[in-house]
Amino acid sequence: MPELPDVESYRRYLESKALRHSVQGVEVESPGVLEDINPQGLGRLVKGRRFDSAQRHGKYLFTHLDDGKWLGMHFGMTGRLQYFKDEDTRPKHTRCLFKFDNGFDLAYVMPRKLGRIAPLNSVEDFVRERKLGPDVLSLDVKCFRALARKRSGKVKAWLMNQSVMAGLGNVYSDEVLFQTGIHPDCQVKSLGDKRLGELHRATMKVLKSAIKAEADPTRMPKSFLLPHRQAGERCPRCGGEVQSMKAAGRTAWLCPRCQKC
DNA sequence: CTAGATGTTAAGGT
DNA sequence: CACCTTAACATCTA
Repeated sequence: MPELPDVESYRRYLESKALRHSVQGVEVESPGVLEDINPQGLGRLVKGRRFDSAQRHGKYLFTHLDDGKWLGMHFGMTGRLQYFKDEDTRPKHTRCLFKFDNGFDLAYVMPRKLGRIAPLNSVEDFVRERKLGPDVLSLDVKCFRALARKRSGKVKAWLMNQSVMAGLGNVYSDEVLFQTGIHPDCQVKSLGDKRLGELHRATMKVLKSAIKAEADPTRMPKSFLLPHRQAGERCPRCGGEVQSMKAAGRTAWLCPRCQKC
């Protein structure tokens, strides 16, 4: 589920596994995932180079190459990274593979081909060009309220809009709304400073807990709605049945008893 | 077999 | 202009 907590987990995974070793080669199994570069170009970009750090902005991961360039990765709906040694354990749906000089490989794995890998020279420029808002974790309550006053519309769509703030998707926007008892269709305009403060606080808390759990639903706090986003499941707060609805083109899950406008 | 799934973008409607 | 919904992308699973 590559929203902010998932991508932050991938960033830490990459930092712990794949830094310091130089890249010997690249295999591109699905050229369609490459943007602004072809397989040959990607080879030229990374061969002989090392990844020496990794940054995240919203749902994007950026790895820094030791000659100053960057590789940006987005994970679509199903992407992840896997570091492995034995060729027999090469993951299914590996779309791109980085081969290191220590014999290990880093696979960019993505069943549905909705993510992209792109070269870039500057993270700041990339964020500006893609019109990404500030990373959600960087927002203090003042900024959060200021963003809310700039737009109208429904709160779930607002939270998921990457050009407002970057990082929340369908799952975690549901979670922060559940934690604050706010209905997804609630108008942003109708939220006062107090509600916005609560929403900001819950957002930080949810994201930090999820990162701590390495975005694994089975390790989330018991109070989370996240593992109960399916028909027949019960609200962890009131025990009532959870409900789904369409919001911003996605399926939102909520507890109709706990969440009101 | 069919419908829907964590994302993004474009296109069309109101 | 601002907002809303839908479709498309490819593949797996309920």
